[in-house]
Amino acid sequence: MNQSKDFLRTIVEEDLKSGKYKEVVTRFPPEPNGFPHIGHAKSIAINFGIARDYKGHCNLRMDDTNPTTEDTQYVEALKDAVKWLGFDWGDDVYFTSDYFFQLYDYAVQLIKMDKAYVDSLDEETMREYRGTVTEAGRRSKYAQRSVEENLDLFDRMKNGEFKDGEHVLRAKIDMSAANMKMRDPLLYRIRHAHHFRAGDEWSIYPMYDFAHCLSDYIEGVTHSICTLEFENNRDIYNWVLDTLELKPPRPYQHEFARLGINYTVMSKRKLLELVEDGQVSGWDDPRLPTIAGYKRRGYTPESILTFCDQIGIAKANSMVDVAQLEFCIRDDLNTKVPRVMCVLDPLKVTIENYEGSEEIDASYYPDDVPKDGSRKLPFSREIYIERDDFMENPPKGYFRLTPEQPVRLKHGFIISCKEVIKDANGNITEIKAEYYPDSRSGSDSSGIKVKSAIQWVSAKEAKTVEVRLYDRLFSAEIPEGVDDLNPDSLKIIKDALIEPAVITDKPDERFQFERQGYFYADPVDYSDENPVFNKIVGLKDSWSKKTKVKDTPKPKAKKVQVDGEVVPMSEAEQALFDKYTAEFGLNSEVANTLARDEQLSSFYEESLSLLDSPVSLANIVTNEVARELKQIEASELKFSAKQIAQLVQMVDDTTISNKIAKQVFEEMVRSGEDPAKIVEAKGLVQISDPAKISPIIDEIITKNPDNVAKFRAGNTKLLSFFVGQVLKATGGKANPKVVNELVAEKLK
RNA sequence: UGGGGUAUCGCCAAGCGGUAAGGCACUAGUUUUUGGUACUGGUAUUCGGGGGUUCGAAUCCCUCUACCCCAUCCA
Repeated sequence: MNQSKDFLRTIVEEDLKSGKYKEVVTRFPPEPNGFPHIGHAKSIAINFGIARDYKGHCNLRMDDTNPTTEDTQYVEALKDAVKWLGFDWGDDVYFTSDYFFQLYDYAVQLIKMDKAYVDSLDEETMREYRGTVTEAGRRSKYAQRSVEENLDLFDRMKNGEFKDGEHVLRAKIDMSAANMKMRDPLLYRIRHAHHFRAGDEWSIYPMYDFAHCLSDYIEGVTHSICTLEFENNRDIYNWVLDTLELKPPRPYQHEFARLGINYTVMSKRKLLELVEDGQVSGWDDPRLPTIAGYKRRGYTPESILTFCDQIGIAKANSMVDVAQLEFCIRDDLNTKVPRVMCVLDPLKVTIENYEGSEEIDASYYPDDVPKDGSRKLPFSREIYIERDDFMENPPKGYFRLTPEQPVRLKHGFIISCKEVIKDANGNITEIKAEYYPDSRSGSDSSGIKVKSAIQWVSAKEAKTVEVRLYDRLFSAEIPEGVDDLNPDSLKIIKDALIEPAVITDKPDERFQFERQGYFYADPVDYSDENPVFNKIVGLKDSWSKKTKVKDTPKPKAKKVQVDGEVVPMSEAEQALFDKYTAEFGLNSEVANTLARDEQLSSFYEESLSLLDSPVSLANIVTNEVARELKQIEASELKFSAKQIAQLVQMVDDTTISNKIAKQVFEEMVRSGEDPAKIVEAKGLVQISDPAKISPIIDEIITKNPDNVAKFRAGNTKLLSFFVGQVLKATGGKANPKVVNELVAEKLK
């Protein structure tokens, strides 16, 4: 389990601690226009997971504001997915369509505040007016309509008096906003369409940006968690909620990176294409990354949840390796599922020195799985083994049956090959073998050593089953289109042979077919007459890995860094730069930063007029003050140039160290207090007396014998570990230079 | 091109000025009647590049680069 919290949980915890919210409420808000996939599972795991971890609540809400794409079959699929993953949304599923009246009232309110208007531009003109990313847009002339006119028009839009596209309701924000989304976004559009829940009652429908934030607010959501592509929409989210001056508390939006997995596609559009083109058998095709697909294939909800937990939550776009998912399902099934024997590609073996038949008692689980249960394995003269498990001319390191090498029949006897029978084409059709009667599993006294034990079935009793072998849907790591489909993603074996107990006793739905992989009785096509098994995932296979030609490890080319051009300085900036370097002796980097920033340079010069310490002042101004100036204007700063001069003065006369100066500076940023007062109040005066520092170092050294040894063994970077410990012990007050010297001395 | 994001091992991902966590993958070995599992070890002298500040920088400052998102009456 991850010990470290993800950034969302960190935010939630802070908000709870600060009292911003009493209880955390999240929501999972899909649009019911497609089947949920594993990306949704991540979102479900996050939203429901956070609610569970902080004893809050998570709503399931269908974001059904677009009547033309949505359907009730999808809401069922969504509900199934959440339920299957083991989460509980409480009594009701929420629908944005349930809020249509409230939403309408909020829109009216916005119109009354003159913050929204009915626009009647046609679509194309509206796009033109929106401008481009580099050019500001301009506002429609309809933005000047009076409140009364807007109210009347909006009412008539609602009443269905206009055709689709004739008018829209827009927020009145800023047509020249740098954020394109803020250029008077659409709030409502006319759509004479049947809504799967609201029926034909509405002829206007709210847009996502208007409906989503308000739905969150209506439901009392505190943390509205969505994916990265909505970052630009956050401004509207806040604008709507703020403009309406809603009673607090209100929700805030936070974004995380959506899930990508290699060798598959995750977008609804591409998934829909595959389904509609018949490339797959349906939304629940076991090769699809849909929840329904994983469920049908035999994945457990636990494995999906573990996967979501393992991949973490962050803001970097990423592509997770399927191997991670495959590990999760193997790991889960390993401890849960009975082992049985199934032969996929049968090769007949006749044991010539065996007569009659018997039943072998065999445990379903290996010793390292603490579960009980066993079945009877029929054994007789004629058996089948896997064709792969015999080789006439084996490569080096082959552990299975060969003309020279005996092998154990798992749970049974050791056999060796006496004769290889071939057909006219030279294909092996049968093996004549001999068994060793004293090699019975569990009571072997034969003394024969074998290198492996293979699966087998008795010819007479074995049942024929259909096995569907699934492989990755695409052969390209990042698929571009149908050309990248893997032609071998589905292989159907109609006549695999399985031991009878699997069919007659049905000990489970999921099995490990010994040495092959995990399989699942297909929930749709399985019947007693025609048993069908889906391959969930193969076992790790280090033998085939060895035999396969290794992928040539690409020599990793060091990325070539292209250097961009730096904008040249203006004449005035250049003059300033020259003055700083020549007169004040600043290094060019610091002088450069200062000279190019008007606010910084004037702050610097003001402080310089109070204290003649050009270098120290320049350093603190370029590094520390600059950080603050990134957020706010110089006039809003709580501290003054004079106080900075005082601070630098204290560093210069060694009253405090640079480290403490940073600490004091932070306090100045917060309170605007004089540095001298802060130093006094917190007792931050530097300790430089070796006699005072020495005993502290001694203590640290005795406490960390391991690291002392490592240091003496040559791990010199541990010096800074010890320095850090000493500084920590003194609350940062020890003079680091002195500490460094002393520590180095003592550790010698 | 304006704005908003992101960059730490092959793939995810912690880290918030003081010893570069963890998982997957890879790899070597031990155990094994599954070439599985389990266990033990090995895998980043370095955090996109370059500078600067500091006793000390993945973390602070400057700068460059690459990638993602935004100009649907989709969500």
